[in-house]
Amino acid sequence: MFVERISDALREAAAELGAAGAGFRLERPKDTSHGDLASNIALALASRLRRAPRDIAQDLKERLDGLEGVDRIDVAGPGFLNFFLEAATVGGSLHRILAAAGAYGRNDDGSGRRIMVEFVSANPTGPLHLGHGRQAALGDAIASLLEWSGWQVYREFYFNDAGAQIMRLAESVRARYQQSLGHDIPVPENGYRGDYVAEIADLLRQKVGRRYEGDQGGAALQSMRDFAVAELRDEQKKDLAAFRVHFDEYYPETRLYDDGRVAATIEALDDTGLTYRSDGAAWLRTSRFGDQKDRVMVKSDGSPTYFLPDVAYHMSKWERGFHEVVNVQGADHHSTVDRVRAGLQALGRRPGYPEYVLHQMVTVERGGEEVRFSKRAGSYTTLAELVAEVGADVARYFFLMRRPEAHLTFDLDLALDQSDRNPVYKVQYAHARLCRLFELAGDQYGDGPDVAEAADTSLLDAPIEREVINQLAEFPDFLRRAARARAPHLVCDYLEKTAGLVNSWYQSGHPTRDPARRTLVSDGALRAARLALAGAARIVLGNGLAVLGITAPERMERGA
RNA sequence: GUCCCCGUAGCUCAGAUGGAUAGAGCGACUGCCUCCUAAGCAGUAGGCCCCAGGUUCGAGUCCUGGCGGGGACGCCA
Repeated sequence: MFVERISDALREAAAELGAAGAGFRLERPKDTSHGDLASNIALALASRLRRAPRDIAQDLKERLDGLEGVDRIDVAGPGFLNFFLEAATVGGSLHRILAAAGAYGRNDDGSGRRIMVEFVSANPTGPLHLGHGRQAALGDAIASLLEWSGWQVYREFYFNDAGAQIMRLAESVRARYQQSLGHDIPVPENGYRGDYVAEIADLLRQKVGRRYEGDQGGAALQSMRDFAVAELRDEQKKDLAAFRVHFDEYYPETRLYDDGRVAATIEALDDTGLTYRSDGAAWLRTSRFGDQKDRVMVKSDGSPTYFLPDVAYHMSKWERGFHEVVNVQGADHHSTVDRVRAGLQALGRRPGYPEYVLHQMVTVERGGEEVRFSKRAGSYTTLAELVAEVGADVARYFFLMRRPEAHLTFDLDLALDQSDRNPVYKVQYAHARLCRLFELAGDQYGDGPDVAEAADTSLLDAPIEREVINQLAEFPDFLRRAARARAPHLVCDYLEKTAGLVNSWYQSGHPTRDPARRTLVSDGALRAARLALAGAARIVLGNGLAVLGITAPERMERGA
């Protein structure tokens, strides 16, 4: 590929000047007047060679002159090297894209290694909320980016199916159950008060009738707990399915106790000699590993803190062969990061294991006002309600289009808007109109896909065409960067920019602008070349949307 | 009090290892459909990149100290 060729040539030329192994960039400049590619290499070498950047640039330019596929090289600004490529070189990108098709954009960073992405991990105490939604979209997109980068990805959902929160849920269901049978039993303080609790109580009553009436015994409470947990997990799975998110495994906390992992973890930690007893509790010297203070593992009442199963859980990830793990969590969990890593370091795992992507909270606005409440959940808006209202495509895109660590304001008015203001539709629409070109090319001229593949792309010499092609050629680089940074929003940015350029290109052939520039002209060679561009752009937009888990429609039907 | 994140156009936000005149969408304003879907395009206006120092040939980006907003600092999960 020509980018590598130029990059290699620059590296060689730098070595000849006595600066081997220098770091530099070769990228597409923002301003098209700066050529198809530009490098800062002369600037980067200036201090090392103790020469003026422009002087070095001139020297490099002379060494690189005559490079195949390059039309000319300019020295510009403070010492940039601007490369202007021959039209055939630029157009060549299109053939590579058309040939790779659905695989265009993939790389082999992971070279088949295993990696786990843990996300959502909601406790079964209520319906999923918008924070979970953001996490579902983020985790799934990060997982997908990693797959596109050659990793073997495992998606896991961890949930706490025991413990105090779950007992509060069980007690809340019990109260509603007894209430439905006419008993005046109040929902406990700190209990769950959403309508869904009463719904579960109703389902329970349909199933068991009055069997637990007045029964305050532990056995009844246990079975009510199990029933409620099963119901809520079921609901969460349905909500995730509607959001098109699927997991390889749902891992329950109780499994860690049942198979002895928690007990084994206590033993293993004791063996390190880093534990001690104080005030009746068992502590671990996590402060040795960068935690702010030591942490309690086992409380004075003999029960473990959350910390212990968490360490046990991550050891299980390691032992299951996941030596690379990305945990997607809300920023409110950030205090647990240091302590879990410290616990794992005590057991010999490397610092920085596992990796975390922490995201900020989500708020919803309608008409400029914050929307807070949900009928079913009582105190928050649920993911299911949002998806029902705006659809999975829009919801996913909106959750992904901001950096995880930035606060997200979900604008419902914008999400529901079926116009150019809505970035999702802008991207999908660009894809759909490209598909339409192929449909019409077939109808009107009998052109098949092979026409684009055989096209002479050097005919594409308009500035806008060159710009679109260079943008398409950058796609694999963007995906790689987004995967490495665990940053799906970079893909959104890329897609919006690409869609804008594609639309701009498309409109340049509008009848009132320049009919000669339309795609479906009678000149067969020209039409083929333009279809090659359209086909490549369709592939890029389609693949980009696929990475994000968003559909790429071949046709946009305007809603009522 | 300690730690983490954020602070860029009226609004919501991008700005990869420091590089050319700081970008996009929305909102505002002006244009563009007898002909490939106007869910679009072309253009105009709008900036002390929170402040102050520092490093550098060069800082929105790195360092220090402030200010403002959010979050976390439990033998809670």
